[in-house]
Parts: sequence; C-alpha cells; structure tokens
Amino acid sequence: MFDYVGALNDEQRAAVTHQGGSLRVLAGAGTGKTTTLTTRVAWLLASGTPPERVLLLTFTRRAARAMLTRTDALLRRSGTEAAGQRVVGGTFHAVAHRTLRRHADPLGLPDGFSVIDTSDAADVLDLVRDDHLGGKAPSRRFPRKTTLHDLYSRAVNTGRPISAVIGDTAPWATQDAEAVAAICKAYVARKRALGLLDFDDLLLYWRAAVRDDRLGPRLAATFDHVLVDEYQDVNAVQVDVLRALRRSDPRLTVVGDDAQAIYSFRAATPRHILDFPQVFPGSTTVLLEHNYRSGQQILDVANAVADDAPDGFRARLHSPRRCPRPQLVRCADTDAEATAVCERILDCHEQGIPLKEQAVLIRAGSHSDLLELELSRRHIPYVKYGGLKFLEGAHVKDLLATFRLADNPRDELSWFRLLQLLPGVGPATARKAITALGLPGGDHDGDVLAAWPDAVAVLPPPARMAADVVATALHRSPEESVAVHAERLRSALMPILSDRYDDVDARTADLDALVAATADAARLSDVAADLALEPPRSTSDLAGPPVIDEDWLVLSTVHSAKGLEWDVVHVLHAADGDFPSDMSLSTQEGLEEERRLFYVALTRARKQLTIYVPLRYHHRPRGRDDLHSYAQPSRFLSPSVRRHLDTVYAGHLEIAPATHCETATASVSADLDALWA
DNA sequence: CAGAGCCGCCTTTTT
DNA sequence: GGCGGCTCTG
Repeated sequence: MFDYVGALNDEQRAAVTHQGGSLRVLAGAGTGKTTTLTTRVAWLLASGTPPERVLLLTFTRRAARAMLTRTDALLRRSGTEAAGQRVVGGTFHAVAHRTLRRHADPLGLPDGFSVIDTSDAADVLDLVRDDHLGGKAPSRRFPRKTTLHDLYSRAVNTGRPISAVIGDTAPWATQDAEAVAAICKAYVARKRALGLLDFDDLLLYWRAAVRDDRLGPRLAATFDHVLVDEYQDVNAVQVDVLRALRRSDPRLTVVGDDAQAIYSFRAATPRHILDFPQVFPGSTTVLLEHNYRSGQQILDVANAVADDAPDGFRARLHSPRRCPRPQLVRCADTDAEATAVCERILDCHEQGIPLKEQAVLIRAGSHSDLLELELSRRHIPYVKYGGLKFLEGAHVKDLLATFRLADNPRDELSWFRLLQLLPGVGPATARKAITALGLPGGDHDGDVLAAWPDAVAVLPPPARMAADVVATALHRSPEESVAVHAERLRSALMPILSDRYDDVDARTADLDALVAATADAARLSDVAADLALEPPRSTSDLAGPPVIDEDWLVLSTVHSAKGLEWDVVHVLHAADGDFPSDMSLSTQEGLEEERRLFYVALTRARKQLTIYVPLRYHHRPRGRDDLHSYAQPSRFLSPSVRRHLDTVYAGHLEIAPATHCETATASVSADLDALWA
C-alpha cells in the first residue's frame, strides 16, 4: 500500500497533517506546493472528512480539476476509496456563481440572471457613459469604457473610494472624478435593472450572502475545510468571503508565494498572504524551501533576479539538481529570434525531449506572432495558452447574446448587440427599439417580449423579417431540450451572420462547437456564464481533444504558465519595453510586479532555460513596412544576473559567408542555361 | 442632418 | 476586433 504521507519531506508532512487552527503554507517556486495541497485533501478525506464538506478554491478551474484528479490517484494507490472528485472545487468566481444560482431568490436576484465578462461590462459602461455625455463628444479627454471599468473594478475590489483610485491610476481624469462616480453609480443601477452580474458582482453577492445573518451561518456550516491555492493573488473581497465563511471555524488552509504575485491589475496584492496571521489569529505557518523542480544553475539566475528587487524576495531557492548553464541568446531581430527558437526546439526534440516538455513563454500574446508563422512553416504543432481568442469572435458573441436573452429577456446589452446586426440598424435605431421594449425598466416584472411588435415598428422594413425570426426563436416550449433550443437559435441567426461575415465556414465551426457545449446544460444562460467564467484557451478546447499530433509545443503567456513546469523553457522578447512591459513602468510597484513575472517565467524550467533578446524590432509587427527600432536588453538582465548566463549570438546582420554566395550565383547560370537548351 | 457604414489606426496580463 | 474619423445616403 502506498504511504503518500511518508513520501513527503518534514515540512510538507507538517502542512499535510496539520490539525486545529488555520494554516498558511509559504511555498517557493517548485517546492511541491501542488503536491502538498493535493496530499492534504487526500489526507483529510482519508481521515474521514466527507468530500462534499471540503471546499478547494483554485485560480483556474483547470487547476481544480488537475488537483482533484491527483487526489483521486493518491487515494486509489493507498487503497482508500477515491472521493476527490466529489470535493467542491473551482475558482472563487465559479463557486460564487453556483452559490448564487442556488440562492438567487432569497438574495433578490432574477432567476435567469446573466453573467457578463469584462468586455460586456465595458459595453454596459459605454451605454451609461453615452447617457451621461448626452450623446455628445466630450470637450476634453474623458475616460473610455475600458478605463471606466478598470476604475470601477479597482474601487470595488480594494474597497477604496473612486476618487482615490482615479488619483492613483488615472490622475489626468481627476477633474472628472464626480462624473466618473456618477457613471459608476448608474452602472450599478443599470446592471440591476437588466439582471446582469459582472465578475465583481459574483464576489460581492457571494460576500453579501456569507455575511448575511440568516444565510451566512448556513453557508459557512456547509464546509469542514476550506483550502485556497495561489493565495498571493487574492483581493480584499475574496479575503472578506473567507473571513465570513470561517466566521466560527478556523479550518482554513492557504498556500502561496508572495514572490509570485502577478495579478495586481485585478486588485490582488501579496499583502494578504503576508498579513494572514493578523487577519486569521492563531494560525500556523509552514515554509517550503526545498526546490524539487529546477537545476541549481536555473535557480542561480532566478535568485539573482530576486536579489535585484529593492525590497528583496523572502526566499532563496536551492536544489540538489544540476543542469546546463542557462543561455542568453542575442538575436539580430525578431525574425532571427523566431528562427533561433525553432532551431533550438528541434534540437531538443532530436535529443529526445518531446515538444510537450518544452514551452515558449511570452509577456504578451502578440509577442509570438512571428514565431507562430515560423512554427507553421516548419510544421511544428503548438497550442497557445492565454488570450481569449474564442470569446472575442463577433459571431460567438452574437450567438451567446441569443443564449442570454432566451433566459433573461431584460438583457439590454444582448438586445443592443443583436439589433445592430440587422440591415440598416445602427446604434440609434437599436436604442429606439430597446426603449420600445420598455428597457431598461427598473423592475423585473412584466413580459419584455409582449412589447415586441412596438420594437419591430421602429426598425426599417428590410430588418423586420430577420428580427422576427430571431425573436420567435427565443421562446422555448417546456418539452424542447436546451440543446435543441440552442440549435434553433443558431439557425435563426445564421442568415444574418452569413450576410455579415465573409469567412462563414470557419465561423460556422465555432458556432457548432458552441451549440455542442449546450448538450448537458440545465439552461442556456449557464452555458454563457460558464464560458465567461472559464473561457476556452483555444477553439480546439471547446471541440474536445485537439485535432493535432499527439505531441505539441506549448506557447503561453507567463500569466497563464503560473503553476506549470516544463523540462525546457524559452523566454522570448526579453527586451525593455516588452519585458518589463512599458505599460507597467509608470510606477515602482508596476516594475516590481514585472520583476516577479520574470521570476515566474524563469522558475518554470526544470532542465534547460534560454532567454532571447532581439536587438532590432519591427515597429509594426503585421505591417509590411521596414520601420524598426533598436531595443535595450531587459533591465532584469543586470550584470549580476548575466554572470549566471552564457551569452551567445544568433542571426548576425553580416552578409552570409562567401561560399553561400557562390552557390547562389552558380544556380543563376544553371537556371539560365536551361533557357538556351 | 442624423445615422449607417467604411477606412485606417492600434492591441498587457485574466477571473 | 474595436475605435475614431470620415463620407455617403435617405
């Protein structure tokens, strides 16, 4: 029988078998954080805790799934009946969503409430912003919808007044602070009137629920144990939820590493993991410091990066393993970088390292544009993580809008989107039609679709037929299944979409995938909500197993690579302005977060780490012109960091060696000779 | 002259 | 794909 607790080191075992008060595990990169958390869940279950009384909060739903699978495997190997899969697991947002669906009525939420993602939220703010500006262009720079959403979200998640948030993050808008405050207030009212919940609302309503005198104690008593992964990336509202959930029961385990805090743009701060003992008195802290992942030569680089931080990171990582010294590859330009990366990937592949054991990490999604072209040219299959490609497709949003309307006809945002698809209908006509529907009225009673004929009357005649088709499709009879309804909505929308978009075939495939995703759903708004809460990382994700070779390269943003590891890691675009991103350089905290991000990238590697620095950049990545500029190597590659790197050069600017030129000339004469024959 | 539609610009990270 | 700015249309 497998003794999974015996397989741990002393500190890990202390964390796994801890009993009593709350527990904080400070775990450096590669020190077995996931193993510890998974094993603790297994140990709790094996000690008799019923699985449904364990709540495991993770940063992504994928992480939750992976951990529960590992828990099951541990339990099976040890001869215990596997029960990990029945543990309540997911992200803060997903668990909030489930809780709110279950208790919608007592919380005063409409039955089919819609969950909107960040871009939908920005669109609602744009509606409110338009109202506020009275349809006129502002006379001076006024925050745009994404900025407004940023300010709103930050105020909500930090609990600070909007004026203070503006002062910090958008000082240029200070004189419009009152207008911004009014817009935020109107935004909250608008969402309520339309039955919309944004990501922040999910947390706010969950917090309200667990703080409620009647409902709160019931919700809190549901769980014996609450465990939280990646605690360095929680925000103030999430901490409030945990405090309320553990109001009278200290059994809380949090795991994290303040050196890897990389989500301040979501109002997270590593203060919460550092202040844990003050917020949860009587807690125990366990430090995990033995790295089991990387060779020491890789950790030397990471430690040197950490040493450059003004405040210094807490821990130095040490490993018994050895590996080749990491390389710094200086490339002539971004094309040379793409070539150098491909060559090294293929080299490693030849040496027997599968593509799946290699990853290319980038600061921003666009940093791999050229590389992706080169990978395709060389037939190297890859999957790109990070970015939200699928949900950004206009056609996907169009169909999702019908899904949301089917359950929540008050969803003005979806109406606004759908109406504008019709011929001759722009923002002005769409707004008139929405007004005719009685939106955004304040209460949730009354049938919106009863006013449909009034709305149609507002539309130009050519739009009326198509509008009727879609509106009719919104109704579902009790005997029709959700999946059949979804298919009917797709058919109703198809003619409009094929008029509107050129590449109908590719888009149809996406819509098929979307309809397929409704198969086991209880309601269409759940499908829309689930997609918003866990966006597929690529189209193939939604369609099931990827239709590519069994072995493929991973291409990922550093953010999406958090918690993962590979034998070989390539870090691209290590030039100042890209990494660190110049968007983050206006504040000291911004720079320090970029440094932690760089640290996260480096510590993903087990055996081989290569950092690429292109010298010359194309100004317009996609444009055909040759505008370019010269970049400085990343400031994180300080002399003390470079001491641990071997610098090599790729793709010199010099003209190719003479022998190559002779060959080229010879081929010209050979070609011409053929003409004379 | 309001409003629809087209052209040319740009794009950090994500629940 | 979104956005500002422009032009054309009803």
